[in-house]
Amino acid sequence: MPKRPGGTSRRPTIRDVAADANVSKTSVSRYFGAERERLSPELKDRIEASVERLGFSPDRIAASLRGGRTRLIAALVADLRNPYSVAVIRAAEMACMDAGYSLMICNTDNDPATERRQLAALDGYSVEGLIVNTASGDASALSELSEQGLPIVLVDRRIPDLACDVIGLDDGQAVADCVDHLIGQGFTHLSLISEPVAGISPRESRVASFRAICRDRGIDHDWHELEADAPSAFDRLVAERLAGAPNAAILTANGVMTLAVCHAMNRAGPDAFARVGLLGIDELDWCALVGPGVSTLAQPVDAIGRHAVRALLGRLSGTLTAPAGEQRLPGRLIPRGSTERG
Amino acid sequence: MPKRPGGTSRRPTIRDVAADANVSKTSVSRYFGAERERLSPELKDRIEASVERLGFSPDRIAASLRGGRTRLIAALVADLRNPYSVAVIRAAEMACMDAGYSLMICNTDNDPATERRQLAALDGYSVEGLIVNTASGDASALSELSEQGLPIVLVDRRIPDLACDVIGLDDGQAVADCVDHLIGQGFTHLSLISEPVAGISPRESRVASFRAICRDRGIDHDWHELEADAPSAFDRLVAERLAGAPNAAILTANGVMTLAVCHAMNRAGPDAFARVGLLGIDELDWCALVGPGVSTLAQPVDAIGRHAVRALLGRLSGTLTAPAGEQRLPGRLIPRGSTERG
DNA sequence: CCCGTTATTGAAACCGTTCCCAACCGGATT
DNA sequence: AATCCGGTTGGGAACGGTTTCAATAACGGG
Repeated sequence: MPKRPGGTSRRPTIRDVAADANVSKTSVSRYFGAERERLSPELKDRIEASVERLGFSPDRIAASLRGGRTRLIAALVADLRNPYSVAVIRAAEMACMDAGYSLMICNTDNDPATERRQLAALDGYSVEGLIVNTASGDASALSELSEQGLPIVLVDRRIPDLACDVIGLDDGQAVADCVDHLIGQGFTHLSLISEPVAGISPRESRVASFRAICRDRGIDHDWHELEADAPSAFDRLVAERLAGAPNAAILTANGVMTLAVCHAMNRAGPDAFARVGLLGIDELDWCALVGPGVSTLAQPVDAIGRHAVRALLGRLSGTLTAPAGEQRLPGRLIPRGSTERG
Repeated sequence: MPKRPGGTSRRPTIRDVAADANVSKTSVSRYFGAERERLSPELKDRIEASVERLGFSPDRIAASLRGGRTRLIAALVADLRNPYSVAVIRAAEMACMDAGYSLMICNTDNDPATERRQLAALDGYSVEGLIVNTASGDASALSELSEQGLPIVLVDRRIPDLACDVIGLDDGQAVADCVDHLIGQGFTHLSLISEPVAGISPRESRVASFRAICRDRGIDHDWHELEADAPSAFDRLVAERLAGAPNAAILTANGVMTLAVCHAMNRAGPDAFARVGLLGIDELDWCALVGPGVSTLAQPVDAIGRHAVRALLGRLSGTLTAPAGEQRLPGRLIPRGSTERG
């Protein structure tokens, strides 16, 4: 970025460049756009020199006004503190930049009201597409936007009655891998711990898969819906498993639950990890550190982020015209001490 | 958001509302702006009805063109995976929304090239202000923008030759609290572990404070600069402390270092935490879980985020005209088992 | 009753860019 | 010589708002 000569004067516009290079503003506009090759070399040189001298860069906002393309994609994230969301967003941002788009990341803080506010704001900025990973079961605002023709890609959570692409973990496969791993390690009783299902699709499908697969494998099991911020419920559950039959293992349906269970195990005493197994969906950077190391099923976060952007750009460009569908990507099991027996 | 009648027709504009309400577009514009009170109650009612019926919401992009105010603030974050950054950003976003601004979060991934790309893109979107927490020592792009009159607030890291507000931890006080806590617990040798200082202000100031305070307190100490992705260096250091004089403690200069040291302690064997103390700057949600619980010094992340936005808005509105300065906020020590002795 | 004020309202210019379309140019064709 | 042509170039409307400024109406004082 060259320095603007002339002190604190305003940002140069396409007009200034046109005047300086002694060409029309149309030509300058073309210099930056798709029709660039229509310009004669001589004109291109003159424009380049002026652009350089004045330190001009086009105002994308003004451009989008007439052109209609803001080259802006927004990502609505339920919880920025959730490493899963962050990892996905990070990959998505890379993909966006590579495609010449900017990604506007918005945190909804698991709060439907905040989400509505964010959506309203986004509406005003006319973003071209939306990547949504959200807490709210409230589809109305989203379907509103979707019906207006805004392409939306859902990450992780499907939303009922909203026909748009969904990218996420292959829950069935992942849970099967988890259950089989635990069985293979000699565990004979499995407990799944999920946040309250409340119609949220990945929770639903993980719980359903868990029950189906356990039944299929003929293993003793139960499942629980707990609120992350009610530690005593976790304490009770861990105590129960410690007191019950040996060779019990807990499978947590996501990282938040894994953290909560680890806290409870910690409170339960030093031998808790030795007496009850733990396997968590979502890889976290501290998993190797607590107890004997917590086994996890890592989600393919990079792929999820990239696929989300690809789907969005596909819709945007019209390349992708297939009816909206779901893409389920495979997870990867990382065994550690917490599921080690014998 | 009311439903748009008339099917998939385009977004209604201020003209449509004006026609529908039988008023001029000027009046509609005023209805949404600061001059709203100049409208007669009757006109307001008519406009309100039309706005409601058509489902109109003003296009902020178009508005910003003439008005100059995009109501957009951008945050440049070095690493979204760093809980510290995320926590600050989260607070900042809240503050922005409360003030009627939107916050555009951009990840630079600790990569100067990405940072430049992001800045270039941001330049095109004419954001009104910038909150920066960045890896790059490269001030040129930033000072460029700053000189063009764009208000910038730095979070955590100062940048040489860039005269703008800086909000961050009161490193001197924080390190003093840490050192005194460790001394109080009976440790007699302190090691500070920081990422390579490389001119980065908080690292510099934490190292400098550490040395000054240790000298002042007359305690045996040393300090090390390690790369987070070179685990063997951490192993060596931990081994050294385990083999050396008893009652040694390690102070890590940020969360990334805390994680790396914990991994090394973990590899060093089960009694590592019992034999060498650990205190980390930055609170992390797993700190209670590893070893006997890792003591931390929690940064006032909420306050940092809020202060950053306040400073920015102050510059923006002209309320804040004092020369750019630094605000140093106090941390809070959270003692846990890792610094427990006797 | 006239004139100066003040409260409403609207017309038109403007913001920085893109895009449609007309104008121009040199050379080949008729 | 007139026409046509592909290739460049420029003029000006348009985008959806904000803002300046003038016009009108209502009102009060002299």
